[in-house]
Amino acid sequence: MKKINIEEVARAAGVSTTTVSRVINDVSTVSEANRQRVLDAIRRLKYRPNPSARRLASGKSNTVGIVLPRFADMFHSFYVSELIKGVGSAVERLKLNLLLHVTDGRSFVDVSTVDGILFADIDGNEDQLDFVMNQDLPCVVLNHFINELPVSCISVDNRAAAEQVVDYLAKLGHRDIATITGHLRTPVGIERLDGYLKAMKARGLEVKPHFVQRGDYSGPSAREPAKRLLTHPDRPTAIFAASDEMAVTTIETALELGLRVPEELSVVGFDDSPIAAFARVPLTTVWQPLSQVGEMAVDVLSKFIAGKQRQPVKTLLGTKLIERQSCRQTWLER
Amino acid sequence: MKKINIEEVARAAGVSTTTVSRVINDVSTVSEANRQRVLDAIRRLKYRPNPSARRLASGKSNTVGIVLPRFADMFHSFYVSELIKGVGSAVERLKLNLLLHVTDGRSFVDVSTVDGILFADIDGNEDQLDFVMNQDLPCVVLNHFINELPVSCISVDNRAAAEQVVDYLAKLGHRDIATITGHLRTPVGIERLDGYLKAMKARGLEVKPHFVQRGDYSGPSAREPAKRLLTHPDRPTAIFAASDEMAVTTIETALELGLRVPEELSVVGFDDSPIAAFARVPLTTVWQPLSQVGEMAVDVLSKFIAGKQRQPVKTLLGTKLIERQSCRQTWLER
DNA sequence: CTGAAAGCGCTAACAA
DNA sequence: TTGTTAGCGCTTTCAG
Repeated sequence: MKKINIEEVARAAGVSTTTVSRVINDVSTVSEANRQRVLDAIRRLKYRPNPSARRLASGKSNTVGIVLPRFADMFHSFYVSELIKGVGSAVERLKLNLLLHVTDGRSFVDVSTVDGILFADIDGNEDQLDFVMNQDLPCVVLNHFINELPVSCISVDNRAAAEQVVDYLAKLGHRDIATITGHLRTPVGIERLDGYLKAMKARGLEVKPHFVQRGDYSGPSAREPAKRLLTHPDRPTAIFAASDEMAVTTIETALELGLRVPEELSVVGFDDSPIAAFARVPLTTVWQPLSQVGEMAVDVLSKFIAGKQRQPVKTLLGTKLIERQSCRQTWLER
Repeated sequence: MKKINIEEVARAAGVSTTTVSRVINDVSTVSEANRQRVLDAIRRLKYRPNPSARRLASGKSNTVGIVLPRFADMFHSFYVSELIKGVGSAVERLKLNLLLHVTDGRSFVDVSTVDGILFADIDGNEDQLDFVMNQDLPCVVLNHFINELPVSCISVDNRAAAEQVVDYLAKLGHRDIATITGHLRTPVGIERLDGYLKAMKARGLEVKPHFVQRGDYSGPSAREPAKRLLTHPDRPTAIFAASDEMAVTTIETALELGLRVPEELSVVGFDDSPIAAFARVPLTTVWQPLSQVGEMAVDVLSKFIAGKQRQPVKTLLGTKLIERQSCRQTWLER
């Protein structure tokens, strides 16, 4: 049982290896007759082109890499699997290989094995981005909108989402809407705060000084902010937390302080992570099209790789407010 | 700026390409002097061996593939990210590449690009396993213990975990312990049921006919079973659900029926998924070393690839019972 | 310990 | 439309 390579196939089909190569690569200039002969030989011999040889000869790997930060928290776990779902299916559809590189920012992707790279958020991986951009290897960064760099970005429209939240709350009659922000070192955190601020202003709602409290997305980080907000003499009637975990903590804090949710306090989260639906008070929150982000990222990347696209694209995807049971018409409404 | 390949390095170092290749591959038969010269040249020229060429020439890819089923439910999302965490770090440590293939069972991994394959559960991917085993490509399957096939398996010890749960409940004084099983088409579901049955017997506790109710892991699937159990004249005082989602549903059902949890009903889940800690009644459940499973799988696989291991290994990893607030000493205890 | 040379399997000018 | 023929960059006998 000798191993079959392109040459064997060529022999069996009575054509040259070039012709075989052509049919493998769907090059149009092959007569239908030869085409069938080759296809036939391939089937009979169960021939599978050797990927390494193709790569070496063509210089393309047909592989895209994705670098994932190795975070430990729940949201990222959710984020990662959603993203992978999208990326995975796009990659399958486009018949690309997916090289996964999970890192703490210290190890680098093997740039030479991929045609392009996806950064699933670059927090902690700025150096790699730099490196990749210098090699001018096609790349797109997800969930981290960078205006300053000529790099493609695909994210969720955090600003609009936050505005939506405020609008929603305002429609329920709330005027005293506070927020507990995410890490303000991250674009996402800043954007959500911005959106909040902007919408408050647009609606003519006053952002009292204590209305903006800082958290870092994690549940515990919201404890003190929530307490400050809820024990303040000028207590808000609604709180927009920049993550579900913080929202849940906020609800717990409220409950502990004897406040009923949603009767006396409305809370909105962000992410629609698994806990949202299972929380003590099912959480009204913002759903993000994470898997679409992944899918679209691959599509864009493949266009870059194919050379069909040169200008960086900056795309923002819309979110959806998922109403559950943590919000209610304010009792203050007249 | 011409591109630098092994030849350039050889020239710069004043040796043959063979020698360069030797130092790259850590072959011992190189004089220290030459070794240094080569290393030096490599550094100066910033030389990076071309992976495709190495693969083609050597026949090894230094890449392991992992095939993930494309499930949509929450547990799998959690499962996937935990696994990836472990696999990712092992792969990084061993300087391997990781090729990800997420599939619904219809598309196949590109076998020729990898030295070995990991199956993250084979449910729905039995054909691929067959195929891979026929190629005798090294592989190990995770979370799906197969005794019948000579293939390496690494899983969590579901049986022992279930026994532990029953023991725990029994120690709290419960005698009427029921279970809501997972899908009994899956090994995991069967094993958890087995463990339950075995432990009940060992403790001399009667498994009344209605004590075994079938679910399929999903939350909704536990609704009816829970209702049947809780409205039965001979109601159990404790329920062991084969998944956290079913456990949460069970608790909800109990609450709706006016039963207090844990005062009147103890519930134990399985998985320690994100919802466990956030559930209305924080859930006592079984934690599984998912990321260790991933890490160990890569280690084993790499031993197979290196030829240091021939016999399939079958490993079971221990779990841990996480006590939260869904269980209590039974009031029936005398 | 070292190097010459023959591939590894495929692609891509270039010619025909 | 087809085939000839160089490589792609590296590993690996095999001789020295």
